[in-house]
Amino acid sequence: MASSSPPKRALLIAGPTASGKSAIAAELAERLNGVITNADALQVYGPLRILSARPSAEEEARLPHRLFGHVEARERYSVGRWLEDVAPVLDAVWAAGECPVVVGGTGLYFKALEEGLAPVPEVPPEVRARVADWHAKEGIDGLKRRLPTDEGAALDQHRLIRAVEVREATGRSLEDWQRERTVPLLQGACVARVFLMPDREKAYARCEERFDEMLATGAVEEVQALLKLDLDPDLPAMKAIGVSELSRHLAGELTLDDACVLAKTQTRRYVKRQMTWFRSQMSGWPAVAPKEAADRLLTDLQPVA
RNA sequence: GCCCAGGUAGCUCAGUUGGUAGAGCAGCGGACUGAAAAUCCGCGUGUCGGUGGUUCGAUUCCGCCCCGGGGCA
Repeated sequence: MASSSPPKRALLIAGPTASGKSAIAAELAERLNGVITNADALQVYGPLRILSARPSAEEEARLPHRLFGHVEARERYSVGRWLEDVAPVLDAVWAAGECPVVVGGTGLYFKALEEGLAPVPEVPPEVRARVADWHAKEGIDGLKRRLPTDEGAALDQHRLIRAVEVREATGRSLEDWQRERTVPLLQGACVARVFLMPDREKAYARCEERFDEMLATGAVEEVQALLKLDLDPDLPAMKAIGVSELSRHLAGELTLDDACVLAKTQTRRYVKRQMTWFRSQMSGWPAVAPKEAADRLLTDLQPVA
């Protein structure tokens, strides 16, 4: 019964933006000798510390943090890359006998973490360019005609493009690929999970308040610095809430107040989508009020007797 | 005080040559496998400012009143 290697444990903290995930992660990392591991699609980008509400430099230095700000804004990060990045992090943390505290707002990343992902090889840039070209010349219907079956019929534009890319790059359909999964990374670990579910009104009030704090701590300057990089506005980092609104303010198209109102609206809509995702895609997760989350996780982490 | 154009959904506005009205945004619900803070789908009853009149019928026409805006004094 005595095992030489310590049991693998993991804490997962998900929830809408501005629900207090980071603070809970820090508290638990402190108490459990844990390693805070990012599961947020925007907090990976180095130049977006303020707008992505990443922990401060002091906080990142105080406790071990992984996968925060390690990606350049010019890169096109993805679930697939995150899954590749997080695997060795988990292994190293477990090898050291420590506990990963995976925290973030990107539901898709948690889903991939728990269920694995279709093992589709990366689509080469030239294929993506070719498909983009077809899209420009032949439109949506043209792309649909390029798929041998009618799998494209039910897809929105975004997913249709992906389906055509995969077909073109691999000769197999996306549907076909999705019948397979990579090995779930948490297999064999003792996992406690929580989805922070604040009251809707409170969540909205808190994210509006937080955007004001972002402005007070240099969000405009952060956008200015980002714009200097002269990046393609379609890049994921450029889609962070606040980037386009504050860019328009810097260009003189909007007052700061108007930009602020628009960014807050986008944040509210985002919170709503996160909650919708939770309801339908994270059915095994308990929805917990933020102040009860830490206790709940510690209780759930105890191995069942 | 007079003149002008207004007052229609939470907001910005369209419209009804008289048969009680519809867009965008917001909001709400939903979808979701390498861009996911993305992308996409669905949901529209509101004393049509108030009141009196004309009319079978008024949000629409007429009178008066109220409110915010512009102009003239």
